[in-house]
Amino acid sequence: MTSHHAVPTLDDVARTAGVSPATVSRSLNTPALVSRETLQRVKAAVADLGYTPNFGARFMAAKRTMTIGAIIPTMENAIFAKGIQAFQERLHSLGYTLLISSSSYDPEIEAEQVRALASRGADGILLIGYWREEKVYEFLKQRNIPFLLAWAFAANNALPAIGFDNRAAMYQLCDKVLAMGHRNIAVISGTTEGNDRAMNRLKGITERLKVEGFNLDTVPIIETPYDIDNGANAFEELMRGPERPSVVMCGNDVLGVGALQRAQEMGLKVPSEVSITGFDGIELARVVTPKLTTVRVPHSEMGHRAADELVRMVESGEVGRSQELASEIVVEKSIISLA
Amino acid sequence: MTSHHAVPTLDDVARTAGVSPATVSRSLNTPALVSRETLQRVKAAVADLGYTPNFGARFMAAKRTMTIGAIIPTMENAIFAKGIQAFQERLHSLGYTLLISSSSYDPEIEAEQVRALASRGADGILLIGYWREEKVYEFLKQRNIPFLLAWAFAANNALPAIGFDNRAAMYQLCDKVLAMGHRNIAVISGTTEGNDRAMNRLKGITERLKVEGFNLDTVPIIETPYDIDNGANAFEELMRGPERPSVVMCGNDVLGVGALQRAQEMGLKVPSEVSITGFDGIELARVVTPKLTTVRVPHSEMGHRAADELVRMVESGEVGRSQELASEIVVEKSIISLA
DNA sequence: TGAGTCGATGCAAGCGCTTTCATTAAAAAT
DNA sequence: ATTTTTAATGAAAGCGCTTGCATCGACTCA
Repeated sequence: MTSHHAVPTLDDVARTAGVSPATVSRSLNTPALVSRETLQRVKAAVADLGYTPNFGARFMAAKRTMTIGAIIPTMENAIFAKGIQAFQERLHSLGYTLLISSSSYDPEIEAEQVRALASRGADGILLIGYWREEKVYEFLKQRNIPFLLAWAFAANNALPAIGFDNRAAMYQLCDKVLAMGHRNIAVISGTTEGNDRAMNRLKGITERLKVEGFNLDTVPIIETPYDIDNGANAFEELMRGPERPSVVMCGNDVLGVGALQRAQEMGLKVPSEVSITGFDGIELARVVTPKLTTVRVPHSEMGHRAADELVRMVESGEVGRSQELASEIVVEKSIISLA
Repeated sequence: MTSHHAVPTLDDVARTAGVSPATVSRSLNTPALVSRETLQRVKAAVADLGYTPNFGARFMAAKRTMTIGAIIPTMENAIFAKGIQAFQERLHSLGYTLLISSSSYDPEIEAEQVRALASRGADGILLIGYWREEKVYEFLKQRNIPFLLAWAFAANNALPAIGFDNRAAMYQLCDKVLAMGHRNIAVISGTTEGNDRAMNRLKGITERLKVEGFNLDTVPIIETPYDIDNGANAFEELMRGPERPSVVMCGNDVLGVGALQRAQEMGLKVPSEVSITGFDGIELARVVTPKLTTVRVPHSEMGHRAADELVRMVESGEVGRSQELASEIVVEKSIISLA
């Protein structure tokens, strides 16, 4: 039915340019080895036919695809958006194409996506955080595919990672909260199972509280997936509990904004009646009223550095070097000092 | 240096299972054609070796990759997040892998990404909106790659699209604004160049105003890229203008939230001193105070339907069928009735 | 002027898979 | 008991590319 113009191949280009396929390949990949004049003719033929290389074939023959893969837990909220956008832009300027897929926070799906990207010849892969089944790491190593972790950094872990110390950052925020006189603290954490970032953030709080002499059993902690409505519901549950907290510390800004919203719906003044904190420093935290006290993470910086490092790994074959980025506590009107 | 376990191939599987490569291929792709017993042995060998098919090779031999590509203008704000997430989930349940890339609203980059996805064997491609250079459509058609447009729908355009009528939706919103007694209207539009959605939204407003007898030359309109800060700046500029508007209609929620924020910074009460409207109905619009009056778009529904339709096109080879989805005007506290 | 270089190109093997066609053994039909 | 059908498998070609090796003029150098 459809007029099926066959897809032009490298051989077609060779034929119309009057050279051998090898020369066409060289014109495309190592133009320095081809004479000026020949190059012209090949280019003309390429443009003429609308030729695009077949990456399947290229991958088979050369093992390189100029493609980097990234797997992020979700696209649904903006947590990763800014960083990934920066990652993509840098990659593009380095001549690589970024292919993204999302795992919906499901380790099985993530493992599947890793295989999918490997099967499709990704030269390198970006993953979020440390935790995943060992088999995934084994697979990557066996396949010799360079990978880099982001959005986390742990000094005691040898895997190459570019990110920040979630535990330490939250520890500091908690420090701040305590310094402001809060002693009645409740926590809304992201789901910690299979999520080392969420776990370390929670740990940052509990460790700090333990140092302060808190009995952790009495600290209300609710775990729930990152989602505005979940944050709202958890907040309400906490506020209906036996002892009303003076501050609710949330595992990220999405939960924090949810809490804030429900507070307003419940007629609770923030921060005079209850303080709320978040984590990540995404736009969401800036546009609500009052603005959310949070930990600002250098998303763009992280994306750029991750791109640079991953490409370096791919091109040099060297092992990845970890980099720790600083995060910054941003105190806004969503918290009040009781001191 | 690295112990370079060679990547297992289909031939390796065949050897350890004691069958021919052809049989392994059939076991993987058309298991019905293989005997029960053989299937077992092949499966065991696959698991044993940790075999993953090489999609490059598969693509060359079979022309199918079970991969769908999507190119979105940006990941940086959440406009496309929900829809794409839904698209991805549906695709996954249909057995396809989604590869996403983003064009930063640059037609050149988008064209490049289309080629990149085609080169990598995408079975089908999802694009946002109608407008792009003709050569892109020609390329897609020449290559015989099914494509579907989303986030827009125009009855008079034959290209397969699943989305909503941006012009009509904004026309209605404007209708509502007029019905509430506003006559001093200013507009903050997204960049219309190369963006038919932005253009049609703007057109929805101007057409409605023209019907009302407005002199369009006197209506203040600022065009700016979708970004909170741009929305804020544009708002300030409008409010400092000769005639202060009673309502500022924004091209999307991101701009609207920026406007809202700057209003608060300027000490202007919303809505009593100035009303603000958005478009899209993303979370951002719900979490600000007051909530943003906006046009709610069925993001998830759109993602699901787009996935279903694109897969149908890929598998049946049939031409795509367009679907128009309804959008809904959501009136919130960011607008006041002057009537 | 003949040997040695060098730049530009072509030849051909091979990357890992699918699929047509042929083959064989077993089951069904006569 | 013989022929026909059917089910299961294998052999081998070919998908579009890269790259090591060979070739071949045209130079350079003595």
